[in-house]
Amino acid sequence: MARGKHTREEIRQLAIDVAEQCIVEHGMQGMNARHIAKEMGYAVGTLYQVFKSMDLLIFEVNMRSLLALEKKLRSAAQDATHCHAAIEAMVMRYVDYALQETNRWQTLFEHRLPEGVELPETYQKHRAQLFRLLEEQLKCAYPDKFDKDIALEARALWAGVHGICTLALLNKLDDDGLNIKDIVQTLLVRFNTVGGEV
Amino acid sequence: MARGKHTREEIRQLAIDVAEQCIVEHGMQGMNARHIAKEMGYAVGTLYQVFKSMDLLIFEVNMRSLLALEKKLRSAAQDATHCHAAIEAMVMRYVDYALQETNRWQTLFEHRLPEGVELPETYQKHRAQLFRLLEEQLKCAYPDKFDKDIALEARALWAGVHGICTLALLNKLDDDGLNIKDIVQTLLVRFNTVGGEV
DNA sequence: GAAGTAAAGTGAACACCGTTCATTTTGTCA
DNA sequence: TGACAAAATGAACGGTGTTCACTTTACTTC
Repeated sequence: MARGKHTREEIRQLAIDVAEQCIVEHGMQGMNARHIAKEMGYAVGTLYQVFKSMDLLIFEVNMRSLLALEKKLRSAAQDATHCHAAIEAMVMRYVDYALQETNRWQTLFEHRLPEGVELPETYQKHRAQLFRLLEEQLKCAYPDKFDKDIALEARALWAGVHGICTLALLNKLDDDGLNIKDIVQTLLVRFNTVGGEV
Repeated sequence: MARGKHTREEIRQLAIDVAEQCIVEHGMQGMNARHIAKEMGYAVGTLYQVFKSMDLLIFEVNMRSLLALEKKLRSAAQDATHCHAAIEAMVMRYVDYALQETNRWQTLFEHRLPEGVELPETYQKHRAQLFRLLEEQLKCAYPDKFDKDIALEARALWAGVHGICTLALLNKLDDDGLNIKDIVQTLLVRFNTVGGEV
């Protein structure tokens, strides 16, 4: 071992911290190796000894975002008194996340690792977990449905909400005078998950 | 006037042709000024006399994609015998477009003009037209609904389908063994637009 | 024809990007 | 102290988009 100011792991975390801040403030584009290195107080070379590429650094930020999102949704579900309310709460919490932490959310869904680089298993596990959270509540709401149908419903609803957020944030909804949350509510009504009766 | 091989407008169209081909074959990333210029048989400088920036060139390709998509959806609606069928046909045509012309479709929705550059009015008009096509059919399917509710329904359904396509193409649906079209059908069922009865 | 002119076309050059790697600095231990 | 290897460096490379002083060309006028 040599040099001592920070351990390898500390430098790694420092890099993720700085990258995260860049992304939150200026989006994925507003982040570059030289700027991050300078902000860390190290040279670019050091950054590259800890991350093979900038893509992998962005990925680590996305990992944090994913875990934070999962936590939010889980707590939304737990606070609800019954499954329909849980579904609505999770959906709304998701919309809030997209609207409030826009840059973080957009990076989470727009960034792609270069071809050939596979996502770590843990990442995929946590992403699948988001669907599972919804599936649990749907299973409770519709106990008679087959698992496969529950899976389909979960994906249709989740992707639907996601699509509304995507288009809304890109101003591609042509929604003069329409409230995003009203559009989401419209979708929720279609899934019979709004209005109260258990 | 001077020089004659091509008029300014011909060069413009030539550039869009080449850019379109690049995008179709390799996606938005697989396109760059030098390559396009070489393929056109001109120098980069000439390209920049016709397009202020590469972003505006991509935009022109997107304009073409948008018009093509609009045409497809319009014909899908016209071929249908009643409004529920029209809605289903349009949605499925949209999914086909996303799945078959993936690079074109992704560029259409992922590309953003730099801040400060506004979308031309004609573009916005055609994009709004996509929603209007769906609204027409929804209006026919649900004649008692208010216009505002129709607008909400159109956006919820459209964005929903869009979200499914987005996540499916990015492999972010965690859909082991699930068919994308089945997920879309699930969404359609929720909107009561599948199954036949008028 | 020749000279003049302005449009059309050029491509080297600039600034910035991710990435690499020969080189230097530094802490540790014999 | 000297030797060694890990840690850290930053100039350099190849790739972007973009610019603009310059050259080439076609047309007009004499």
